[in-house]
Amino acid sequence: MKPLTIGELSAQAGVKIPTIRYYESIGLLPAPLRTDSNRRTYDAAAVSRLRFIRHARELGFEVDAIRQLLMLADDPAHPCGEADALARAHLADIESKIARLQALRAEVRNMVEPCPQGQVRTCHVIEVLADHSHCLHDHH
Amino acid sequence: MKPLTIGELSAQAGVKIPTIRYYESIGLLPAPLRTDSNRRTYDAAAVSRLRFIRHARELGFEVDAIRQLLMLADDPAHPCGEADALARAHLADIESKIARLQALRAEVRNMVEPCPQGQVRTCHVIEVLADHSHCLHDHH
DNA sequence: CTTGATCCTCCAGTCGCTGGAGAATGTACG
DNA sequence: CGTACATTCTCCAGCGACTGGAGGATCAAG
Ligand SMILES: [Zn+2]
Ligand SMILES: [Zn+2]
Ligand SMILES: [Zn+2]
Ligand SMILES: [Zn+2]
Repeated sequence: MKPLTIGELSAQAGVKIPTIRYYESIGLLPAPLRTDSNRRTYDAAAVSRLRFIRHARELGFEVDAIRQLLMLADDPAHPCGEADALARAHLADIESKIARLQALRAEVRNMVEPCPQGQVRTCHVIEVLADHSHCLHDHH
Repeated sequence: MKPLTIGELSAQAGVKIPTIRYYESIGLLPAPLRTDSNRRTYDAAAVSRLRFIRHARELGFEVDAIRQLLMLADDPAHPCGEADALARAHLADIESKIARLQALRAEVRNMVEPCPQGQVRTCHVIEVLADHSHCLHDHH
C-alpha cells in the first residue's frame, strides 16, 4: 500500500541505492513515480522485480539476458522455451568458463609446484612465464 | 640487431598494436626509443618482455601482478619467494572462481532441468529466479 | 529551528583493452 | 618525381556492471 523510498527499496531488495538508479538508467527497472519534491517512490511490485534482478545477477546472468527474462516473466501465457534457452545458454557459458579455469589451474599448479625455491634465476614460475613451451597444454 | 617497428613487434609477440601502446601507457612496457619521425623502435628484449606479458595474461594474471613479476624477472639474484607467492595467490583465486562457478552450475541446472516446458506461467526457470527459496544453496 | 539523515543529479573511476578520427610519414611502383 | 597505399602517430570514447564522490535540496525528529 504505502509507497517506498529508494532507501527502503534498497534495504528490502538488498541492492545498493546507486545500483537501483543505474538499473533505472539502463531501462532494467521502469522509471518510478516521483513525489512533489522529485523523490522516487516504489511499490511492492518494484521490490519483486528488483529481487528478481538481484537473484539473476547472483546466478551470473548478464543484464541483457535479465532484460529478456523480465519481459518473459511479464507475459505468463508465452511459451517458456525462450526462458529455458536463455538459461541453457548461460549454463553453457558457465561450463566453458569452468573448463577454461580448470586448464589455467593445471598450468599454474605446474608453474608453482616444481619450483626449487631459490633465486629468481632458477624460479620455475618465471621460467614458465618466459617460455610457453614449458606449459602442459596450448592455452592460446 | 635491426630495430623493429611496432607492427613487427606486434606480429612477433602476438599482441595487437593498440594493446602495446596501452601497455606502454600504464608502464608495463618501457617507453621505447623513437625515430626522427617519432615512430617507436623496439629490440629483441622488447619481444621477450611482451611475450612474457602476453603469456602471463593468457594464464590469467592481472596487470598489477605482472608488473611485480616483471620486476622480479629483471632481478635474477632476488629470492623467488615473492614470485611463487604471486603465483600461489593467483592459483587460490582461480580455485575460488572454480568453486563459485560450480555452485552456479548446480543452481542453473536445477533451474533448467525440471522445467515442464509449457508456458512462462509454469516455467521453472522464471519461478526459481523469482524466489530464491527454490535454490539448492545460499549463493549470496 | 536546527541537526542529521536521506535524497537528487552529474560525473569520474574501476579493468584491460579496442577501435575510430584525423593527421603525418614510410614504401613501392610507374 | 609523383602518386597511391600502408603504417604509424595522438587523442578520445566505449565496453559491462557497477561504485562512489561532489554539491545541493529536502525530509523527519527533537
Ligand atoms: Zn620460484
Ligand atoms: Zn603457456
Ligand atoms: Zn521453462
Ligand atoms: Zn538462489
